[in-house]
Amino acid sequence: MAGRRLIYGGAGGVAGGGGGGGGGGSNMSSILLQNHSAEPLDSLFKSGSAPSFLGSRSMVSFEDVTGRNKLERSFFRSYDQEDYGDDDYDEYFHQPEKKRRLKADQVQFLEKSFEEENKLEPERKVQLAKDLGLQPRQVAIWFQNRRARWKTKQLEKDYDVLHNSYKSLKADYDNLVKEKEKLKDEVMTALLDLIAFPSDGYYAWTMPVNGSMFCQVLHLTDKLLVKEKEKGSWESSDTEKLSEASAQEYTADLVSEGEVSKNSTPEFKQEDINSANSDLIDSDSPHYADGGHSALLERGDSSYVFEHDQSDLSQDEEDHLRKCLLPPLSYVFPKLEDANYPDPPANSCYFGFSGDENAFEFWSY
DNA sequence: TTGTGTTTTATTGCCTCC
DNA sequence: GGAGGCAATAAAACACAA
Repeated sequence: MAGRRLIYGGAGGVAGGGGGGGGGGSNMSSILLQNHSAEPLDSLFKSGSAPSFLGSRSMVSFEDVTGRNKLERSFFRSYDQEDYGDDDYDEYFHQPEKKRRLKADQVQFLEKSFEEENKLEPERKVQLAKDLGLQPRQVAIWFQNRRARWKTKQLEKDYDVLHNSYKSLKADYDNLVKEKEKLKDEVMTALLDLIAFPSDGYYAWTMPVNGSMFCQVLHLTDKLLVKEKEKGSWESSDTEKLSEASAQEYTADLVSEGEVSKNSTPEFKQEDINSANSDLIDSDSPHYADGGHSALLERGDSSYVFEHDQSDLSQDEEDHLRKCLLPPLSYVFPKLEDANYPDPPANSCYFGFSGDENAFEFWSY
């Protein structure tokens, strides 16, 4: 640093305060205290040779080695000698000096000035110091500290604003999640109703769906197949095997990824599936015929690819879903050429994507 | 009265600007 | 290189509960 030096004022020397500041300030102070006896300073204050020091109450003064700001660096307060009796005055300067707080009216004046402009031009600083009976440096320090306090307050305000904004957004998000779950439940309930009470009529509706829900729908399809089997609607041992196996695989794949894939169930050939399902599940709805837009694309090996654009699942999760869904899919969606369009038999159903790739459809006949 | 936490005043070192 | 601002810090002054 460019040579600010501490000289402790007051008889007896050690003022006890004035801050240590960062770094070597304290060391510097102690060295200077060793080098400056109190007496010369004391005589200096009393001699009147340094008028600006007379009557001041500050515990420290600055001697600038570079000669910079000699007066301003003096922290001596402008208390007049006449404020004190001779004894008081003598006693005053023979006491260890203490840090003094500004008077309330001084602070008020400074606050007012700060409100007008929080930066301090040299002229204003000198004027304020004059008006308040303070050293310009004290005014400068007060403004500096005041700016620091203002900045802290401002940061707190900014934090509050951001925090409130965050809370509001989070509440919105939570509401949306709840709403989504509610809608999902409603859809699933409606699906269950349809499955439990199939109508003679012709039902169709469209709903947005993601991979997870699709998985649930297929699970329900399995349930439906089991139900139908119990009702004796179909007796095929192949389909019985199929239903049990698909249900098992559905469960197993949810637990252990990769153990079951489309290739791990070679005993279920598409031909078997088609013949077994033809009575119950009809794939020949108009939507199934919509091969170009369908998200379910038949592959050469008679399995099907599940595609959709909008999903809240990660790629891994989707891959897993594909694996777990393939066996059930293969019998839910029999081959196109087996279609019996446009008059599907009663009690059959269809799941799939329509031309709108974001909508999944369930059809019940 | 005393311990403890907060506020205020002041110092120091670093940085930027001119 | 000087002047001034700022962040970090010290320490006195103050507030307040136990």
